[in-house]
Amino acid sequence: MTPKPGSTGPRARPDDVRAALLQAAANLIESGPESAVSLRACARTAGVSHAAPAHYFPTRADLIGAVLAEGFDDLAARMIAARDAAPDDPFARLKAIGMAYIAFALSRPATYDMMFQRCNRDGEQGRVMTAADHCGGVLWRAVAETRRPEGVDDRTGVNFAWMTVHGYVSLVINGLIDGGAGPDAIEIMADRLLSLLEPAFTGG
Amino acid sequence: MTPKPGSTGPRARPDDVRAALLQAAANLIESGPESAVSLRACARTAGVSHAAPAHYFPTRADLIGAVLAEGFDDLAARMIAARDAAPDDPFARLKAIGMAYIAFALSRPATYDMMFQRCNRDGEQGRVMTAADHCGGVLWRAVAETRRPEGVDDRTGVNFAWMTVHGYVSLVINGLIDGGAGPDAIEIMADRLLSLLEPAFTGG
DNA sequence: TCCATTGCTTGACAGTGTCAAGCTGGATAT
DNA sequence: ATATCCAGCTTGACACTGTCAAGCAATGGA
Repeated sequence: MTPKPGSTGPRARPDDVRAALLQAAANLIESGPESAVSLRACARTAGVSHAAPAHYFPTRADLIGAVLAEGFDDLAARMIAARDAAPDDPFARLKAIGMAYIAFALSRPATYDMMFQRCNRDGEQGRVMTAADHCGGVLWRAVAETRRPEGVDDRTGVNFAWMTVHGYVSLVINGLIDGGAGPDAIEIMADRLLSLLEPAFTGG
Repeated sequence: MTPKPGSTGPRARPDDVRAALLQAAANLIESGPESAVSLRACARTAGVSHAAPAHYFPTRADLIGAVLAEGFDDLAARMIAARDAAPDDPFARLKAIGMAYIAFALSRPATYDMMFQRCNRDGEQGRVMTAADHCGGVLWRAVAETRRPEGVDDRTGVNFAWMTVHGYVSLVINGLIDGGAGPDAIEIMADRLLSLLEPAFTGG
């Protein structure tokens, strides 16, 4: 892939190395135990020496943080796409966002798990939190358009919606609840559970 | 604390060493970054050599797993105590369980976070999952006593209740949602959010 | 009194994150 | 065109980690 030291080919562009490191980390996260996601393993996968990552990411937490920030960006993009494709009804759009959120988490479970762990908020905190806030903003706008019962302000609505979908996928990913039997059981259960939210976002 | 090799005092009872290791690990989890919770740090804190833990826990994952299993046991005990102290009304008891659950998570946030991470399900999986199932059982019985709307069976009700409280504390612990200003804001918000569950557990 | 076993120790090994120093080839300056 | 520079990567080293192997020492039973 990337030319090795003895190679006669042109030197890899810096951005290629950086992107290769990010891709390697993202792949390692999803394809093995978290302990296998080491800087050196990423460097080996990317075809560079063990100290090369230090030129792009000051510390291991920064590399992991960059991957998780990209995860939040991906999540936000999927939420926006689902919202725009949904019928023009406030709760329908909110529910579409929730289903897209669940689909993202199930497609990259290990990444999702790490995105919501305090231990991954050490380095590169700013970038991760900014990306996470971006997701929160998409949700916030969708919630703000719904009509809600007395006493359920925007913040309460956002908290209720976010914690519900996050709680569901978090427990599913960790095997603590199951959606029942069948191939699409998880999605079917997700649909039923999101429907239970309806009273909180349509009353008033 | 524990007699060192050169000490003339009696040898520590084996169970004391085991308990000291568990306590050291539990303390380290709550008092620093997760990377600081190393077998050797636990051994140092417990006053034994770096290889002593191996006689009680085959691998690091087993020591961590034992702490997390104890965490689930503690959680179940608090849930049961809250349930038995609540008024004799199905939803009131369920809500009391939820508030106790939230209180536990906020009192041991780092431990709670690790209890719900797939990467901590490698070793000692049996013990952790058994303790987690115990918590699930307490919740299940409380949900089963409630009267719910058409189409909300026991499993759906358990999933909905658990994912709600778990999602809330998980996001709070990670700083992704806030309960508002004030000292008791988190508890007040928790109370409001749990009240939103009422239609799902009192209808019918 | 002797011995075997349990409980812990020391020592070693490969692997990790991070720092320091050195090489190298393309870009820049003269 | 030649000399210089320096970003980008390398090698090497250090302290630390989890885990294994071997050994010592005290305790309980014979």
